Amino acid sequence: MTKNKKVTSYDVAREAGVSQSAVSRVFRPGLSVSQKTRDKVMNTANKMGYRPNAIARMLITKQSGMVAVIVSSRANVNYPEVLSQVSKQLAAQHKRVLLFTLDDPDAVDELFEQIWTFQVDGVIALAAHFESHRLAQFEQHDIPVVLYNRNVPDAMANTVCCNHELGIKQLIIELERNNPKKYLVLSGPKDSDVANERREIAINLLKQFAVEDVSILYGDYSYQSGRDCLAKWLQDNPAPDAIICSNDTMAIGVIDEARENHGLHIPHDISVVGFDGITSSAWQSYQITTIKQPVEQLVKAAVGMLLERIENPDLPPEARVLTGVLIKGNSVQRP
Amino acid sequence: MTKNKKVTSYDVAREAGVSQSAVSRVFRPGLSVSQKTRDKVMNTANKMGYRPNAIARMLITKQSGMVAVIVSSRANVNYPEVLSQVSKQLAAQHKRVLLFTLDDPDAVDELFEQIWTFQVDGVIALAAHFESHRLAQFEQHDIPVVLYNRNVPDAMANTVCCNHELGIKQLIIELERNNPKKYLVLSGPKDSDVANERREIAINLLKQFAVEDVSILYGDYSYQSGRDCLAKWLQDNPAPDAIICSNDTMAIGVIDEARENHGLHIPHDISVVGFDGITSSAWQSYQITTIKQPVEQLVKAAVGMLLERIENPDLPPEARVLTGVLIKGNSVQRP
DNA sequence: TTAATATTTGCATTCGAAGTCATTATTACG
DNA sequence: CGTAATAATGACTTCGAATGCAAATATTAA
Repeated sequence: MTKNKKVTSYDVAREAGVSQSAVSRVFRPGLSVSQKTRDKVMNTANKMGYRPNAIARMLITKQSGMVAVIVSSRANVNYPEVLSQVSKQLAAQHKRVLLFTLDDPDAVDELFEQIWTFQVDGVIALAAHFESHRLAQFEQHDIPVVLYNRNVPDAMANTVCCNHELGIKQLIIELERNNPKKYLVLSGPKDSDVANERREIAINLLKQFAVEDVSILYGDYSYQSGRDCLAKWLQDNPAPDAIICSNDTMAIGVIDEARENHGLHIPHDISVVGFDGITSSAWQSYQITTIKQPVEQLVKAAVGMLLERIENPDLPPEARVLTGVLIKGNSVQRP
Repeated sequence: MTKNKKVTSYDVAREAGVSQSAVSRVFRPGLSVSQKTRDKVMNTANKMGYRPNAIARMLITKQSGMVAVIVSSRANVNYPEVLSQVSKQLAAQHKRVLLFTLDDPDAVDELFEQIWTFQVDGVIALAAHFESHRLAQFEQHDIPVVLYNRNVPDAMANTVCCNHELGIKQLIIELERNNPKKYLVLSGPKDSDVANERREIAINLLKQFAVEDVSILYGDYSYQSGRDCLAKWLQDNPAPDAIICSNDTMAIGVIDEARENHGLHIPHDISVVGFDGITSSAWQSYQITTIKQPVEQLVKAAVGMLLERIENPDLPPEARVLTGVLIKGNSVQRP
């Protein structure tokens, strides 16, 4: 009964007594069709349940209307928000998201194969690290790329990023109001560009502020690593006065560990700052002083740049840096 | 220079001195090609940077190799994990995720249009509510659907779901050990199927346990709504002995509100349970007693069912119910 | 009314890979 | 060594919509 599988433009054309071209034109915006044919076609199309086949359209127009979004699962905690924003904003531009998750570094080759075969119109990479020859590949294939939350100085790709330098400076200023002596910098993993950037910025700024006692620890951005790093540190060392964490999640771990296993009070004994402004950073028990990333604007910038480049592939690479917002929580001691 | 845009199978064929069919066969697994030709083709293909065009392949094979994943942004907090699992597991089966976010209920029509046009092989709906005529549409279009975390009795679609009944029963048993008198059930929003199910189950079970004093409140699954609901309740009512929250996020809100603004101690003054087992439910400050959803297995079931149905569209609808794991935290008072 | 112009329309071709079928090369075996 | 069976190959068609071009029709100008 409902064996009404695929209705093609030819079927509609026959039924409506027009040519296939006519049907095609009706479903393409801005093409010259008389009102009469348009109505006729639209009616029969609706009656027959016809929808243009996007695949066939992609083939002939060489525009897939799809944007590959690459996410590494170790991504930032606010990635669901980012992803949902990306999807929404691309949808508004009639683009759809083809999602790729990248966990295993060995799968990168495979991933890229996929991307070429799918002829995506562009790529947005969230928190994924690519070697520069990868970026060159995109260029060769004429696929515009935007790196989200990345700030690679020599990148030939477009990048969108929150102003880490400024943000961390604001955090340090907050911390310095209380003149801490011993600093701990809890960095993210060494293979994360963002983590490295945040760490180096923190170290440099602390130098500028003439802080002498700075130690570096390496976590993996997770809650547990925040706890573990602090625990290990406190085994052999006195408690620091201030801890700069490369993200909020580790900051939360640090706070829990300090309170639970070492009887330390935040912010009285230790001041802690994070970065990102994730939802839970504002929860009563933590109230972290942090920099909130302007996610919506970042995504808007990323999507905007990508579309511009799809329109005009010869545009030069561009880096947009947006300013985060300092959230004054309750994890830094007031003087 | 690098005007090496599109290399087609014809180009490779010409260069390698074989027919286009030969090239095609080499790139299709399991087809009869001599080793000699295979090598010849592979070499020139690599040399020329040829990758089969997935779009053209989709058109002729009528298999897009894409699965539409529909996510409503008000989804569960563990949705990033779910999404990443879905993507990973589908990738293992050579399927890719075409992501659709659904926020605006008015956009449903538009969304469905898109899905038909893209000829996806199947659909996974995460936490999105569809009226039953929508499900019928999928059936008409012969597109297999799996509803994740849904348990619609009359559904013609396939569903995967955690065993709410059993989970909530375990939670209530935990609570009952201490014989609480006054219960509060903090439900999710009324337009969420899962929320409604969890609430009704809780209410029924409490009846079975002969609990008499049960009040119902409605939040929206968010932290803030947890806080607000409790705050409002405590304005006019004494503190309950136990609170059953429909998800962990609200449980966290409840706990923060109880502690911060009402001087109540958890679990001493109030026992609180949640549901989902999100990461932060295990954080030191909360340690919620909850049911951890077996996300990986749920996704595995969902993906498995979908693929089965893609293979064999005539399979009858099926509902798989998996058992969650009781996490005994520290938010329920021990006797 | 007719010529000149503008708008619609249909024909035929295209996108790039896959599959059908007939043909040819290879192997097996009596 | 000849024949049957099998494997490998290429010519040609197909998927479904878009589009250049020319023909047909409609509109306007004179």
